[in-house]
Amino acid sequence: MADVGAKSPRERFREQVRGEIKQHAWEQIGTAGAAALSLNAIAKQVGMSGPALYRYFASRDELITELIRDAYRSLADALRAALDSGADVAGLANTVREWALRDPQRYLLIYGTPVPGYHAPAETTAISDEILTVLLEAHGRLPARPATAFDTHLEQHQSPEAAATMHRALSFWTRVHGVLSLELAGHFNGMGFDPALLFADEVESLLRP
Amino acid sequence: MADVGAKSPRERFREQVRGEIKQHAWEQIGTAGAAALSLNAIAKQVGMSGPALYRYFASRDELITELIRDAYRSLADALRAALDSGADVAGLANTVREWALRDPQRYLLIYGTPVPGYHAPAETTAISDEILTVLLEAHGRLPARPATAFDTHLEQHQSPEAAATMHRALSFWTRVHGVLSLELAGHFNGMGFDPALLFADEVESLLRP
DNA sequence: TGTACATCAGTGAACGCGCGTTCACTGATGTAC
DNA sequence: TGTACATCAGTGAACGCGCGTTCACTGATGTAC
Repeated sequence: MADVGAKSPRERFREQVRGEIKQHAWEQIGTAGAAALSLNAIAKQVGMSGPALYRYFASRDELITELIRDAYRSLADALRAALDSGADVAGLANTVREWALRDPQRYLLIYGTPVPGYHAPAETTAISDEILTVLLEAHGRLPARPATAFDTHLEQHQSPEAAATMHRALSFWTRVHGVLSLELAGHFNGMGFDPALLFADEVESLLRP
Repeated sequence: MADVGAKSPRERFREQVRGEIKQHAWEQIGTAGAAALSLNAIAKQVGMSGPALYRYFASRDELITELIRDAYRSLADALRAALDSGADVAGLANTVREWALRDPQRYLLIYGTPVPGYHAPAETTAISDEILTVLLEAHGRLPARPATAFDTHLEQHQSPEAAATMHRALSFWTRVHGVLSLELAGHFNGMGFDPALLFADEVESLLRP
């Protein structure tokens, strides 16, 4: 029974090399963006020749898909961990911000401009749902806000309480992303203020009724 | 004096062809994104061979730069026109939204994920300032809000009134962009609500104290 | 108005490049008896 | 423990492709006298 789930040396080796490939892929994305990701360049960095990569990933698309999935997974885990250790809405917002600033291109890979024609596999939308679930849990604890037309709209598919919580979670998502994406894209450069303080105020606005 | 500023037939022709090239460039961006923009493909659509394009644009970079500048110009003009015909903050928000939905890739070209290493020329930042000016004019008319830490931060470089107006304008920008960019990127797909109503509520939130 | 010349749009061939991917093959690592 | 075989990582050559860009050249359009 010790063998169940145990990895053979070969399997361990495979996973380690896969990890190295991904790591260099991230470095390349950080430098030149996801669109410029080149398998040959990655192979060279890892120290092997181009075709060898195909032992580890079936195609360029599969590699990118896996990077996207890893990024979603990482963010979902960070948010879940924050919530489980008692973080409130503001805490979750800071978690997102720190996660995004730690590796801007990773954030932009999943929330930035999508490649037209690329459709995310079901797996990533499942993780996306996980993230939304965390947000809903955090926002369900907040007091009620006055209902709006949008709340009424949402109530077509869920209870008034769930609709109110969903509305708060969506506001959280859009306001957090609004500041972060403009900040990461450099649109605040040269404007002479600290984006962290703007972010903090936007988060604070979420807590008001 | 009738000649001052008059265009020769050749100049008219040049400008028309330049316009055609740009138009097909936009179509291609709309289909495959700006990263995939190909001079040869555009030339084929316009009906001439690749190298002929170099009579009209010095390089691929110059073409893209001009597209970006045109996009900024168009948005700045739309906002200025809206303000001059009496639009308030909500009116400006709707102007941005309609402008973005009319051509999503054009919006994403200027506010989406930037190409790493590409630096916008001074001309586009000047138009960007124009846009900010319109926003400041609209928000200067709103009543004062309670000051926050961010306001105090902004007051290091401007008067309390200007800082308050700037804060409102920045909230406008980030909240509008937050909803729009997630909507355009398709992150609301399958969630069963109308983004227009969420947008309207976010705009409404800007008017509260 | 007619001719001589300059301007300039557009062409086709070519260059060098890097890309993703396939293929036949070598050599090392692991497995079975 | 030793041998025979299967597995699999990695290589180098090659394919076809499309890219941006340069260049020498043709032919039409405009300008000057």
